[in-house]
Amino acid sequence: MENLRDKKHAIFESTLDLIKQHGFHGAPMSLVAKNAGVAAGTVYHYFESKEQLICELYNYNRERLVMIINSCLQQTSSYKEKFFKIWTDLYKFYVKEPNVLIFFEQFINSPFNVDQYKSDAGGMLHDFFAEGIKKGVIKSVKLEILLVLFMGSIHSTAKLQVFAKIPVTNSDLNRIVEILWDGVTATKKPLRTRI
Amino acid sequence: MENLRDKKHAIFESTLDLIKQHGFHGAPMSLVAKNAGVAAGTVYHYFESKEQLICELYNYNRERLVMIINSCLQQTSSYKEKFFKIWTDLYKFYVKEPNVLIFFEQFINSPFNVDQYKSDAGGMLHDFFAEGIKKGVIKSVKLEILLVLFMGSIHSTAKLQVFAKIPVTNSDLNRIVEILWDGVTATKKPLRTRI
Amino acid sequence: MENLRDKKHAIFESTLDLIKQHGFHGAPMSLVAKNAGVAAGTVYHYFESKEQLICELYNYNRERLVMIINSCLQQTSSYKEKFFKIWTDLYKFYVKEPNVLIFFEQFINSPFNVDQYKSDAGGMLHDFFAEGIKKGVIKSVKLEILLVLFMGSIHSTAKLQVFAKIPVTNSDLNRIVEILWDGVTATKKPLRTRI
Amino acid sequence: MENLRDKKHAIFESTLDLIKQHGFHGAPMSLVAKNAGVAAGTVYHYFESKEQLICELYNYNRERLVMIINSCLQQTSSYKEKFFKIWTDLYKFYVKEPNVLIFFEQFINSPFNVDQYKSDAGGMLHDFFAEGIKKGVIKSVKLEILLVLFMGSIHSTAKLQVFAKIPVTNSDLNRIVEILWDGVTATKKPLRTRI
DNA sequence: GATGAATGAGCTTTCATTCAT
DNA sequence: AATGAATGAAAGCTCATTCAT
Repeated sequence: MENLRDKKHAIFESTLDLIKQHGFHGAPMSLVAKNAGVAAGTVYHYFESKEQLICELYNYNRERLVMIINSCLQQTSSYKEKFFKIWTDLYKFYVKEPNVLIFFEQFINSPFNVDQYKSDAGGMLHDFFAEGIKKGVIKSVKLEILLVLFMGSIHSTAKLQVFAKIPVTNSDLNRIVEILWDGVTATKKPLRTRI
Repeated sequence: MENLRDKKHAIFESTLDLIKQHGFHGAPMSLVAKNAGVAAGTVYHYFESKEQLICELYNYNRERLVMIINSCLQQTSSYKEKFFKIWTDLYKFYVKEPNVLIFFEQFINSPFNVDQYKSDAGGMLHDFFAEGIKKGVIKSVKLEILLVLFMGSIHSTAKLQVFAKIPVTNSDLNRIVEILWDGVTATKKPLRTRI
Repeated sequence: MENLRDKKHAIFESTLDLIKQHGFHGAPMSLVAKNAGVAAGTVYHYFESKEQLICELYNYNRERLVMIINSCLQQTSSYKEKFFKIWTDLYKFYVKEPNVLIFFEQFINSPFNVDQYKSDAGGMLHDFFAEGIKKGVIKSVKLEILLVLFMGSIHSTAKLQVFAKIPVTNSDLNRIVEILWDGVTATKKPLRTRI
Repeated sequence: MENLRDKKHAIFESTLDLIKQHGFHGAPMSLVAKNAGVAAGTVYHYFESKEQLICELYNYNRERLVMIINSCLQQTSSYKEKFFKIWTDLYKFYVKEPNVLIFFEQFINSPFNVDQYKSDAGGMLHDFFAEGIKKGVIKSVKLEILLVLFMGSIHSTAKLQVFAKIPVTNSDLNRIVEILWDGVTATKKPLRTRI
């Protein structure tokens, strides 16, 4: 049992690793296997096909995101604090595990992704934003739009940090989330003269 | 000369088409050629390799973005109006040519993309935001961050419209750009009580 | 001991079943095992290799044919009656157990069949025909030829019934054996005018 | 054009050869290609898949049989003479090209054979036997039965000659066809006493 | 320039067999 | 005796690229 988890996990890690290093094309099953320390055939004990391996890998990591969001939502803090914490924790996750970030980016735009655009992390963020709108904290915008702006900004920023090697400091992060927060909340700002 | 342009263009269109329909994997050179109405070998008269074809295709379309931005910048209008127009025009371009949108998404996370993360449309947006910050209109944030937030939101929204088939109305669009604008500009909002 | 027979038998039946359903290619050892309700490794306790399994299965079923023929030969009836009974009983056996029919057909033309063309059911039919010739009942033809004509017509007819779903009635059967009988016996027929 | 026929033909011959030597299992596409003097990929220019290669090969050779039968039928000779000539010419064909004989045997009992039991050579033999029955020359038996008996005896005899290395002389052949002819024609023989 | 048949390395997947438990 | 996870050679097939015409 322990072993099974281990092997599956090793295959998951191997796949993420190869995709990170050489892109989707650079992860042939033979390499996935070798990298995981198993034989080619062994992968097919755990996954019916490459497609299933990729899809399970996606679901597994989506689950990890869900858990992060869940843990944020269960804290006793203000709506705004939750908003900031979710954004920041997801960002930190991606930066800590760039493999996952790259994999997600690749997966979403791939023939493996059948459900084009269920890319949000479960329905929880959906509910979170719906609550915000009901409370009058968040602008009344289509939930899907809020979702993609929120997630998109996390991905974008993490990619900046991870790939472009542009260091994103904590204060940068705060600024970014503030931009987002200000954007989705600010409704009545003092009029400004024409710029 | 005319012929050359025609054939090259046909190959470009064929490639975009196939990538849109079947993803990056679904665009083998043989199909690209057939779809373009030329022989397989002919493609190699115009492009040294598949990699070069893809890269030229990317640069060609990046140029189209640059021209859109350029045309916006040359108008005599306020900074804010330019901000809105650039966002909206780029958005419209992607919605009108979803092939290009998909191709960009695929390209950025592909082994073809050597310059990981020069995804901005030339340096013009860079300058545009620098100008905004200098003027005091835009929050003082790293330019790269502003860029990815700006471009990311366009991509995200266009994908929503094109793939998820969630209709994005003009009023939705305005809201989204307002969110962005409010986010990157708002500096002194009336204090709000704890939410 | 009982157990051993049971397991072996289960494996035999499983193999026949799979070959019937999906042809020789559709009977991998893993499926043979699963279908027989045992583990993959277990099959290798009873049979050294797939080749041996197949060969033993062949011999086992050849033995069943031999028993049928034997039982026919031991009856006290005329030569002709025996001829008809052997043909009919073998035919009935194949129709009742199409698995075996298909298996035989596949086996004979397979790399497993080392002794290309010992396809007769033991030497008994050989002797039966030799006796018929000595008695002057059967035309003097090479024994091997009589054998393949006899067995071939049984196979052909059974395949017709089982696969082609062309119903073969009892009267059809009689006609067929009569054709064979008339063929191998008739020596002096009334002259017929040119047809 | 010439070339195309040549390559296709070479692949056909290579396939027949390998199947003859090592059975259906011993004809992997890689060997088929090498044996035909072409690259692995080349085979797939001429045939969409292994299945199609096999099926085309079958149809090609079935056509050869049809031509042999046709040429026999067009001769001005008695029904009986045609009956004998068809049998003998088909037999000679198989003996001359044992590759084809083996291939047919393998094909008929294989997952490639979708039309289980259209194994007769076109409808011509069908018509030939129907004519015989109408004329009153042939016993009134289901046409399918006549067909399988006729073709089956040819296959059986050819296999005997080719594989079992039992020499079948011309006089043997005559005897065999006579057996068949006597069987399917003889209707009123002088009663014989109990044997 | 243009063609498309030919190439062959490399891909995903299968399966007879082994062996630690 | 029995298990079934693990193996890895080999299968069918794809595709970027070349080259004689």
